[in-house]
Amino acid sequence: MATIYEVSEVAGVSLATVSRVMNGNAKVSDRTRRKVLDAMASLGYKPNAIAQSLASNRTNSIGLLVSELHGSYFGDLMSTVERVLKANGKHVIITAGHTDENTELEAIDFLKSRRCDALIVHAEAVSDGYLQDLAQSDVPVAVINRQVEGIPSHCFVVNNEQGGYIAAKAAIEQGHRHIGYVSGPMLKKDAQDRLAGHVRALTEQGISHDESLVYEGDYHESSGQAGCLALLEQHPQITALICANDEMAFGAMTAAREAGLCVPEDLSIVGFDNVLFSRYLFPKLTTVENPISAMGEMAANWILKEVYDLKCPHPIEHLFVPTLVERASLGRAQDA
Amino acid sequence: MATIYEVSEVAGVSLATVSRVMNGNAKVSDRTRRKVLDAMASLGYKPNAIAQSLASNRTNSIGLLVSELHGSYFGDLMSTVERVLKANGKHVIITAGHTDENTELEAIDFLKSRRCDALIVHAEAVSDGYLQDLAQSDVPVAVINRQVEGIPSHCFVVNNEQGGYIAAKAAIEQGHRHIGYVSGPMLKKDAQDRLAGHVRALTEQGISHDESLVYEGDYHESSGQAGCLALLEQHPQITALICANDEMAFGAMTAAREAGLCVPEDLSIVGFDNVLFSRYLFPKLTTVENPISAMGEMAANWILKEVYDLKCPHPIEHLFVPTLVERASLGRAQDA
DNA sequence: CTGTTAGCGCTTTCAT
DNA sequence: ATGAAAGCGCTAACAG
Repeated sequence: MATIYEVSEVAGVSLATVSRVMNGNAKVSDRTRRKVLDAMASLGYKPNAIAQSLASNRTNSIGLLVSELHGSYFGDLMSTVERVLKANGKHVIITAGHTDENTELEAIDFLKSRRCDALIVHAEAVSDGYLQDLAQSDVPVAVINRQVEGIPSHCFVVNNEQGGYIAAKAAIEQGHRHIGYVSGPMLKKDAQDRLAGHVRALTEQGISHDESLVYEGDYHESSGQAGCLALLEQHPQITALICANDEMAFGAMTAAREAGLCVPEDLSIVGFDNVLFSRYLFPKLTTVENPISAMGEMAANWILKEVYDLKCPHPIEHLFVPTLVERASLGRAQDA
Repeated sequence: MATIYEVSEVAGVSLATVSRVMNGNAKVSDRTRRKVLDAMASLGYKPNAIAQSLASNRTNSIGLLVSELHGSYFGDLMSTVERVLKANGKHVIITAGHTDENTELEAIDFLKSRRCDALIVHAEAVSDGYLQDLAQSDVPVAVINRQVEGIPSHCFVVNNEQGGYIAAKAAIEQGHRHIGYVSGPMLKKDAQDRLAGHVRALTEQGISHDESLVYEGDYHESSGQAGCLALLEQHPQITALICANDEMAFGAMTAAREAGLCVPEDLSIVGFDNVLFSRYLFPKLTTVENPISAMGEMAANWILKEVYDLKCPHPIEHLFVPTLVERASLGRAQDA
């Protein structure tokens, strides 16, 4: 690997000059530039990004923390963030937190140790206090999908409560009165919010909320399956089942079918997130659009603006609204 | 950010000693170690990984190139590689090549500029020659899902030809004689191989291969949809449709259903890859298991062994065999 | 077991 | 417009 030193030698100029043509900020005469460029080409020179970072204290890379590296939801987030940032010459370093406090802390430490210029974190297990401190520290941080008190300008969130509300509202408007709910793990804030919105919709429509109609799942397909079965057994009169995410809705749909029920004739099912696959299910899943890509894009733009002073096409928004995606899995209640 | 220098001052020892307790290789007295550890804690010291890398010429990070950051296939690969490597204290830096030659080249350059200790690449667009040179260069490279001539010890591949063969064989054994095929983009080697295996199975069973029964798709759902429709229109007698990946099978299934056909009664459908979602379809998809996780794990182990001299649980394998996953979308031919 | 001393490859004042 | 020189924070011989 050729170094800048060899380039300067071959080109017959100083180190500083080579550095200048690389960075293109200071003035260099055309003739000198040519000599340097030729030397670089002949040596096959590639700058050492590590050394550049150490000297300049800038890495041109942004750390991204997600919970998992697989799954549609995080896939969308990673893809979008990478696209926006790469379009502006920045790089993304991705790490996984696995929804475990220690793993998340270690992942963020890793990102900081690599001296990322900024961080985009989808952290579920660390405390609010930790995120507040992080936001106050020297490295700029964007928080995705979590409203942390005191640092609203760092947070990019969807209104989960409203999402839960519109899903329930849609079911009620189709005449459903006996509605089961498979929630996410209740220690997660978004799971709490979605359920809260669900309950609000029921209450507003004069349907009393029965806690036994709620099954606590874990956002994975298997718990949708289990929840569907459990709820159906305890409350055979249920005509609609709302799941706190699409994955669980997939599981529920499979379970319902295996139990001999037709969707949506015998049982309507509604999801949440609108991941890509929800439209390939049969019947196509009615769900709530969770604008994760939009949030990721906004967070990336915010960083481009805050950290690199790049112009930003649109104003920065922090609050995103969920919308209903009407497809085929929610039908009119039979007994209505 | 405290530096090693401040730590050495507070602890009253030299730089070297601090470095020693950090790396834990050389002998340090317990008393000295305590002093250093205390100093680090009181200063909240975190080593600068950039500086460590520059000085040691080792980054403890492995570059991973995938085509896309979303999708089940790459999600599985990224997840597995990260898990194995993290368990051994290494980090993964992920980049996307988008199946575009320039983007792939840039991504690999980025990884090299970050001085990754090794690379795992799922490159689709760069030339064999480039990969051969890369494998010969100073940075160790594992190539996933691509058999490159001359560097077999770097490649981790599944036998795609055999995969195509067993899918067709399974359909034939169910009595199907009129079999449509939606291929991947034929400029990709794996797409060619899968089709070759398909044709071999037909030929072996005495079914003459009709080129008009093959529709060239692009591995995306929409082309599965289009291919299914086109093939059905031209060859209404088709009783089975084999798709070169699960995504296209999803699209085909949707198209078939919208055309009023029952799967598998009217039309059997077989996929390839066995991505997670294939079991949530209705009917559950019969497909060919593509052991991408196993390949990723093996590549990671190979690097652990080659680059870091870590012990490896199992012997390194380079060739993986596809297997049939029998579910519900392939049924007996009606006319058989 | 501990300290000294060169760098690693590059950026960035400060001169000229 | 160009060069000289001082680091960036850490590791790794080499001494002792």
